[in-house]
Amino acid sequence: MKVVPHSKLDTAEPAGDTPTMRLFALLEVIAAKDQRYSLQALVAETGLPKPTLHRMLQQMEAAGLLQREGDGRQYGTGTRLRRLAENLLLNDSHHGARHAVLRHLVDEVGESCNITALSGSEVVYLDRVETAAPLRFYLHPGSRVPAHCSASGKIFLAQMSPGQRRRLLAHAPLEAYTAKTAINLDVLEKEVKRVKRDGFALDDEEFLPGLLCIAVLVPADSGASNLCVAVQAPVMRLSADKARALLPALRRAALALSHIDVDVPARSASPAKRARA
Amino acid sequence: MKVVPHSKLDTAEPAGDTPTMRLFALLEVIAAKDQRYSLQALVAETGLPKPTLHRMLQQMEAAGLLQREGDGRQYGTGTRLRRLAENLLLNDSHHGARHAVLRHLVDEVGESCNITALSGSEVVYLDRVETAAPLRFYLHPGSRVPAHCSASGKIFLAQMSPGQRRRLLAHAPLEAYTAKTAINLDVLEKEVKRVKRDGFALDDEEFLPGLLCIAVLVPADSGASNLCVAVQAPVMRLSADKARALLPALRRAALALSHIDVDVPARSASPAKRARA
DNA sequence: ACGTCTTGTCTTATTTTTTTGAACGACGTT
DNA sequence: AACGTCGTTCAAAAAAATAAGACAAGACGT
Repeated sequence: MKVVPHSKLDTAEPAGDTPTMRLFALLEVIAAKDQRYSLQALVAETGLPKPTLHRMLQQMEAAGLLQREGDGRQYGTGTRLRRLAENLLLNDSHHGARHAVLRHLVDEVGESCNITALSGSEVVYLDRVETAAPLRFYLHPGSRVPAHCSASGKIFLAQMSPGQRRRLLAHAPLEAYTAKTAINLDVLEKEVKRVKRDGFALDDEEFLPGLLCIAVLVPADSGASNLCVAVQAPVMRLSADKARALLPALRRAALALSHIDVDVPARSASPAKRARA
Repeated sequence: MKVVPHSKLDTAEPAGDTPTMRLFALLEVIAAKDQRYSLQALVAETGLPKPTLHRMLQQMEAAGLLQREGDGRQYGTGTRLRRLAENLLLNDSHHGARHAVLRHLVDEVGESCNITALSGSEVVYLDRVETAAPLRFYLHPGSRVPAHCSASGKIFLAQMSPGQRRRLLAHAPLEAYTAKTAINLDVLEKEVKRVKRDGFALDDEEFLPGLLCIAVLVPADSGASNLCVAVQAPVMRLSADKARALLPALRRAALALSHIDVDVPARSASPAKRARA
């Protein structure tokens, strides 16, 4: 359920309003610009009450996440936070590899591509690389799209059992985003069958007018996969037929992506050794 | 009331035990290794109760800080967190001691120098100081360069495990930016071995024609580092041999940079007393 | 195929933390 | 020396985190 927060317009992201997330939003403000903030500059920036902000900053300073600079009234990033950031970026070869594959695919097909996964009844964009073309849809990573009117979503639906599929779709009525959106369960079921047969899915302006999308599954060793690769482009540049011509490249990328997760480094001397692998 | 953490090593500091800080400690665990954690692997690692951890992860996932990967039972870093980390490193560079070290290095060697970090499969310029010489490559902070054809990138690759390196490089073809770019994995692997042995890396017109670059790692106390210093110059002024002569100065700068972030204040939460500069 | 064991998820009262206005103290400026 | 600005502290109400136990869903082995 999406409880859209009303009336309260903060600098924070739309979703999630817990203390911790407010703190992250604060960090994002601090990290966003190459400048030092004083307490009350942050008050002006975030709209949070002064004592609240004071406590947050104090806590972070005590933890070594932030550091006071200059005359002691300005806050900057602390050692621990910087180290966290460094490690975060360094120790993510999975993401690095996925992104590299995606970028190569974009180079090949010349249109924006993304990697998606199913989360609940929605498709989330895990990563995305934009084309250089000036006209493009800007859909940032992390955004969500309903399963029934997206190419990736139909792929995920196609590999479910009929029961699973019904349960997922019956959860909420199919919303019509455009005139082409399939809101009839039977129509969708037929489309899903076609997807299962052909091994790819199209979204021809079913979610956004003017947006065409073609997706294939990233195969997994065992059973179902929760990853898709997709190409997205304005219908002006990419017709359904032209999209089908991109399938070989898409399939190659999907295969490459499926190989990323297979091997495990297995070079740790962890404390708790489990008997099971 | 005092439920002492039972023999389980806590990743967090002894002081400061608020929910938020526990969450940061969790993030540090996740960021510390190049692997994905399942819920209960994290239970084993942190000693926190399972439902508590579950809620934390769920919250972070909803906020886009973490992402579920693979079969949906593993957690990896999310887009938002990675972007935060990048901004953090990028925007913190200009002020502070790092920039001073860099400027001093430029004075010493007479060529443009920069500090870099790995992000994904690319190298990001965190900070840069230009030489006064009129002929120069203008690469501003924040720009990115592929790992396989940059000096810093090869340094980062050299400190990875073979598995990590392969994961990062093997799934997308290496793009040839110039005739000298190593696009063969075996060639690159050999080069990486050389880098590992010598402790520095060269980029001799492998990314841009006419650009030579030499880089060394900024050492970290524990394990791998995500920071490099490098000198960049037109081949007209800087040959590979001359570049090697700059190594002592580079190493001094790297050492100086490594000392900047070493100390953790470990401030106690004592009231009223505040040291003013 | 059946039971079993592991793993992820939900629900609940209880405890802890956060929130926020208002007041206090310290500094620099006029 | 007074003023305004800024950082800091307090205390009660409100909100959130905690952690135990129970539940559901798969994986696994016999």
